[in-house]
Amino acid sequence: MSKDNLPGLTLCNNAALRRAARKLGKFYDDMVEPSGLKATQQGLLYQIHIGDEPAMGAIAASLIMDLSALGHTLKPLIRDGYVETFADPEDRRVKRVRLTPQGLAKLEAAMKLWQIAQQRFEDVVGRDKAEKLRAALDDIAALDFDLPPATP
Amino acid sequence: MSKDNLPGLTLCNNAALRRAARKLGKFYDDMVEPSGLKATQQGLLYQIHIGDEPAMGAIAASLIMDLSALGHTLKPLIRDGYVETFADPEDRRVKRVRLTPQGLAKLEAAMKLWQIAQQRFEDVVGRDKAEKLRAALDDIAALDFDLPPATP
DNA sequence: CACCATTAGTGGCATATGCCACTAATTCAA
DNA sequence: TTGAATTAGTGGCATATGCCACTAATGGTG
Repeated sequence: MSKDNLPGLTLCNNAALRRAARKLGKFYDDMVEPSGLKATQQGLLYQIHIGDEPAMGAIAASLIMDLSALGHTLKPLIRDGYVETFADPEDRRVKRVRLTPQGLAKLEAAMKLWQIAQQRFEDVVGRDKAEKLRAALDDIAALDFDLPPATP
Repeated sequence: MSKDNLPGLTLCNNAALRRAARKLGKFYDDMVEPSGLKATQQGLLYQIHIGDEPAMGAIAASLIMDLSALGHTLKPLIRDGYVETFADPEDRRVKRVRLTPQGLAKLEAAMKLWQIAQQRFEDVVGRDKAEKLRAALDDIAALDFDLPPATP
């Protein structure tokens, strides 16, 4: 393939996904910013909130993220007093996570901003299209690439 | 909204996008890994390759990424000798980027692996669906959130 | 009960990204 | 031409994520 007439980067599913993620991430970040949280943090607090004092492993699995990455991401939230952890009495290897009252208040503030962002996004792309997009993204998240074509 | 019957995190477009990006990123990373590059680096080298000694700002704009972030991302590639930069003689503020011969060789190796990943992805989700997905992601990347509904 | 394999997290190291303040080079206007 | 405004990058700091090696706590098993 000569250097001319090369396909634009848009051809790579992964590159397209990252690019869109940067764009949308910045949008949600900007919208949620007045709360003092990043969109990722708001999402993480929410995930903790909807769980029943979830274990770190459970959160990581839900978010499809590395356990250690979750640990890192949690640190500023713990430092700022929004989240606290405690060992599961049944299995002391397990560390459970919960919001502090300040964390809950912060989340509620952030969620109000998030809703505006979410609404604006859906206004711009269309509710239906947004829903289809999320479904497609969830499909990707659920994919199993192990044995590509043949699954006997 | 009581803590029960809360919508799953899947409702957030941004969260869904990041989650899918983590998943797909890991897949492409794993596939491209034998080349010694991360999928993001392969994508960046490719972007540089298809450009005509692009300026940093041009690359950042194409990838919709912060200029300083691009600078950071470029460092390991420069350190490893895959990329080199030089001041534009016309405008010495501008720094242009090009692949070194080693960088080109590395890119070619990575592209072979990338193609396998890309092919496998399309085998799993379907070529047509993949194409629609990329189109949707490109739409997002091209969105303008400034004035949400009304654009006189 | 003692030992080994498994499971859950941690810490260190590295890349990915962004923001902000600051510098250098240009452009533009008085 | 000179000084203000703009443009392109850099460096420092902070979060986002991953991998790997290592530790602690469990769960079998003989």
